[in-house]
Amino acid sequence: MDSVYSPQQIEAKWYQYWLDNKFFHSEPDGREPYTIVIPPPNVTGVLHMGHMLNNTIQDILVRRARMTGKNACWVPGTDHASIATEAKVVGKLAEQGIKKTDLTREQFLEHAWDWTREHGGIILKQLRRLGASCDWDRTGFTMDEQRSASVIRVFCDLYDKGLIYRGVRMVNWDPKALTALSDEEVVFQEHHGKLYYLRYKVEGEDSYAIVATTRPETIMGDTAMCINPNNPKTAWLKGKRVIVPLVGRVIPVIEDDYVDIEFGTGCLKVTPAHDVNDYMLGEKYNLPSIDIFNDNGTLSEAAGLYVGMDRFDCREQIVRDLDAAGLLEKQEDYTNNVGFSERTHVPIEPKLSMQWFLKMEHLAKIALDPVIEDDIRFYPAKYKNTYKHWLENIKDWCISRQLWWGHRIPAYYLPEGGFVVAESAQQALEKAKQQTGNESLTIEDLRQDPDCLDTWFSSWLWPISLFNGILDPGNKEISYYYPTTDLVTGPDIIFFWVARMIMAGYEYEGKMPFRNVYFTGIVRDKLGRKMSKSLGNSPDPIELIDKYGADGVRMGMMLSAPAGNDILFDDALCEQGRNFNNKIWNCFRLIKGWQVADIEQPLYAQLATRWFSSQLARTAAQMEDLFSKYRLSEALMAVYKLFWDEFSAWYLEMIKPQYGSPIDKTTYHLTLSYFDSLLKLLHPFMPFITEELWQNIEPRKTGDTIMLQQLDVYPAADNDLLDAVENLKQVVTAIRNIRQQRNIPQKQQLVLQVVGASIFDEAMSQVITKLSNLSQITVVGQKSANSASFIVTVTEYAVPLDAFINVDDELKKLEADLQYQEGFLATVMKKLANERFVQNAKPEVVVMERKKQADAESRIAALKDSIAAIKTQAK
RNA sequence: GGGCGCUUAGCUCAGCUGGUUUAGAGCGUCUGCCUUACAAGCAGAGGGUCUGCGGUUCGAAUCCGUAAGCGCCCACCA
Repeated sequence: MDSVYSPQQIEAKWYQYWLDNKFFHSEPDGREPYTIVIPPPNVTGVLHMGHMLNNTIQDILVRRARMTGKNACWVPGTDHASIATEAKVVGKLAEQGIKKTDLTREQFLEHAWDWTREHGGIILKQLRRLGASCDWDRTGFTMDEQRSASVIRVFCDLYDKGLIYRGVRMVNWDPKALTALSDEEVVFQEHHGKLYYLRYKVEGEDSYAIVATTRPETIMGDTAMCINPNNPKTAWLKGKRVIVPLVGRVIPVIEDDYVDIEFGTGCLKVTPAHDVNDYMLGEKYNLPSIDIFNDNGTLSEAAGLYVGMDRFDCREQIVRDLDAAGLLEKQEDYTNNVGFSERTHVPIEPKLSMQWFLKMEHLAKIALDPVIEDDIRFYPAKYKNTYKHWLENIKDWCISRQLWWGHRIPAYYLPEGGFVVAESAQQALEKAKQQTGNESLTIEDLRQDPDCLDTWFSSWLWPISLFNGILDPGNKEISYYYPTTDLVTGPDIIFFWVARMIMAGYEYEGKMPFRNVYFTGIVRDKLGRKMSKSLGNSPDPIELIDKYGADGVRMGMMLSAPAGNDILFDDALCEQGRNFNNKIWNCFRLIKGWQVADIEQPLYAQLATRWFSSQLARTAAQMEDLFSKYRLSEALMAVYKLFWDEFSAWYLEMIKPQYGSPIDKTTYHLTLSYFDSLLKLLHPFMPFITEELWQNIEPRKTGDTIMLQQLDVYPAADNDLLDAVENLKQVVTAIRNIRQQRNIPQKQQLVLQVVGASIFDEAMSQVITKLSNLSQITVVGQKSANSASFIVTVTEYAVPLDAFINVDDELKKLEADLQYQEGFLATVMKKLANERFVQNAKPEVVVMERKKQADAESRIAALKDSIAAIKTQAK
């Protein structure tokens, strides 16, 4: 075995082995199920660091669940990502000089499917490099047959329940993707623009009303001016009419206290077609609505002016023209929030249009309580607030998208007007005949709605549709795997996805979709910046795996990822992970390199094995507790320290045979069993190296795997023993420290004197002797002159030094120690001198303080003795 | 403009219902070691008074108030 662990071939080998043996596959059985559905990544996406974190966490949970006797099932899959994918396909076609409008729907979809087949599933392949133990046989896709049929059925069902309606509403329009968006798909960003002050001439007068606006290009859509009836400054405009600059249209001045008296000039231009608030004013006062924009954001015929010009070019031009016409009073810098499309990053245009909506009142109601009452638990819990606030202020969900890539809305329009909603054209025809009484209708007479459904309208069914719970309710799989156990996702999609899955879960299964939600943080670079392509600070996960090994990268991700906290990613973390792999590897080399003899187990090894078994029990219990709280990074740290500090640095040094000597059989086998236990505890975090070494501990049968081993059950830890060894370790450390400070070579054997009585039995003495390279330990009444002394708990120890002693240094150390102890005693005495403390504090607290006092006093006495002794010698 | 969260060693973070020796961990730093498992290592050490202020209490990093800084979410001020 090489002294450096090289993960490359080993990882590929075992992943294939796991696949070949179908270890990831799950079928319902008598065991308790443990289920996770993957947050489906974009089907044509590639793996980024966020996925790495998210999927590492899921794999850790799934592997741990398998090892605790559960029937673990992790279902992978991908999302069709309607807007994103369609945009990519449109872009690719554009490169070939093809416009979407040149193609029929069918032709376009063919291109889209080609694209999906070409790039689809790359990300799932990449997940295998990470070690993800997904049940690949169950891989789903939001647009595969089963999932599509589920979506359509749910649409029809909700329509029949009266929860889906169609209507003209003000929606968020994306002029680049040419579709409506839901409120959640709009991100507000600060925008540094200008506030323009425009002059509206008062009809029949030679005076002007000034309006402040950020969007002068919308004046062609103005159909009123609004003032606050209580504003004295604008009272002179009451009942008058004004003329829209350039346009020349005469519009009324209306009054509404919606207008903020303090803002701008107190006059508001009202453009009902292009502003949500203006729309409401328009409704209230029956104003005409002039839609001056085409779908792509250019000026429409209805604008009358600047027809065909882009909205932002138009803004610049109209400002120039207004200025030239003397109708621009002034302009000033202004910062406001502008809504952008989450996907295409262009400013959203509020637009009146006919869309499909899902009523939220009922669904929000059934989704709120389970989270508030902790039936579904959020980790961290702070997201409960966010969730509550959203549900309590929710608006209807715009579910239609003017796109082709997605699930087509199953609404069919009739020749004579009206429509029917049905799962298939055939069923639609039946309904249409019934509804119209016209038996001669044919399928060709029906025209299906051209729009698609929002991508999230399929994702929200994911935990149900993956087990076919919509099409085949109550089937064996949905009954077994649902509700799923844990959901691991980012807080950024708490509304898009998490909340809506909860709605669908209660609506269609009558039960929660998952019991726990683990919200991960955002992966940032070490300077705290978000990872982005433009900054170039986002490492390629696959390159990282090549460099550090999947186990190393997984550990790097987990070392600093408490639930919900952003992680500041640094290659150095992967390096730490890789180093740990190497440490494990070399421990194994050491143990397997020993010669084993059928000899009696030495006393020191008896102690060491008893002690380590307790140590193992204690850490395993800690880890169980940490896992139950989803504190995975702390669980990892616990086993990291157990392995590195307790097992490698202490235990192995304790039992290590002399060079050239064999180890006794008992200790050897116990050590291998501890190593085996450690590998199991480590396996969920580092699946590859643990499998490799587990397979080499002893000959294994074909089909054996650490993956399916159960965690060991340990007898309760012996706390007295653990404490005693902690004492022992302190003594060893103190002796090593004496060596270090005085430059005493390792090979030089020392004598340890225990002043008074020793608390160490023979076994412990052997261990101390071994670890500190002593020639002997003696119990003395009075320590030797010229010795370095130290105190552990209340026992004083001394190491005679002779030539190595430096009286001044020794004195300095003792005096510093004395000063500390006296300071400490003072704080204790202060408490004890306070009568109210002695009266009010719990008795055990007072007892403890008295113990502190006694201990400190005895240490102070010993220190004073030592100082006095040194001083007399020095004379 | 609301709401929430955070501020503990150089960095990243623990510290649950206030009292287990004048606060812990990992990494980094410093010192000494190429000691036949591992220099991707071994051994040892140093380093914070817990953002400021005020309060409650016998006792506060831990509870309350307040100020400042940072972050997140929500919101139609043109």
